[in-house]
Amino acid sequence: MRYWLFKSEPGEFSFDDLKNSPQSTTHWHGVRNYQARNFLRDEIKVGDQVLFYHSSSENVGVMGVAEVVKAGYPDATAWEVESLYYDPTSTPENPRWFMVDIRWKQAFKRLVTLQEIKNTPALQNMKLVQKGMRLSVQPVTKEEFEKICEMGTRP
DNA sequence: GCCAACGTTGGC
DNA sequence: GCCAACGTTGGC
Repeated sequence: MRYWLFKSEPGEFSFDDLKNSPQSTTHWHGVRNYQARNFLRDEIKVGDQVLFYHSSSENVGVMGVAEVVKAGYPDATAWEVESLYYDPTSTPENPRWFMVDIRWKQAFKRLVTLQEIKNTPALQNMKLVQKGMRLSVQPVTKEEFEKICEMGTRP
């Protein structure tokens, strides 16, 4: 089992939006970055655990945990002309972009803030806090995952 | 809203 | 293949 961090702007799609979705599950569509695409297509598997991160908002940090319930498959929004994520270079025969399905699993008792992560020695190597790192889908280690869960579930 | 740091595009 | 211009991300 592997561990990941997914970023979302809560104004677009929040952790609560995930919880309130049908079956608390959603297609993680719209990722248009090749590095992230490769993770979605090749490496993220059913059962993998996901830290759900809110970016670009007043409260930046990890909200809780989701679980992968379907591994990589083509992102159909790429060939929907009316979609925000339309990309004419992706076709059903030769899809360029991929997505996975994730299901809401557990809300932390409190937000684990970006600032707090930056201030935690054990989390200094997280991709999230590396200078210039903007990947919206990124791997985290088991140790990092467990540390953040511990921080989020303790008062 | 600002802006630094990236990633992508496209002319050459 | 280089690189300038442009668009995007995301913290602040």
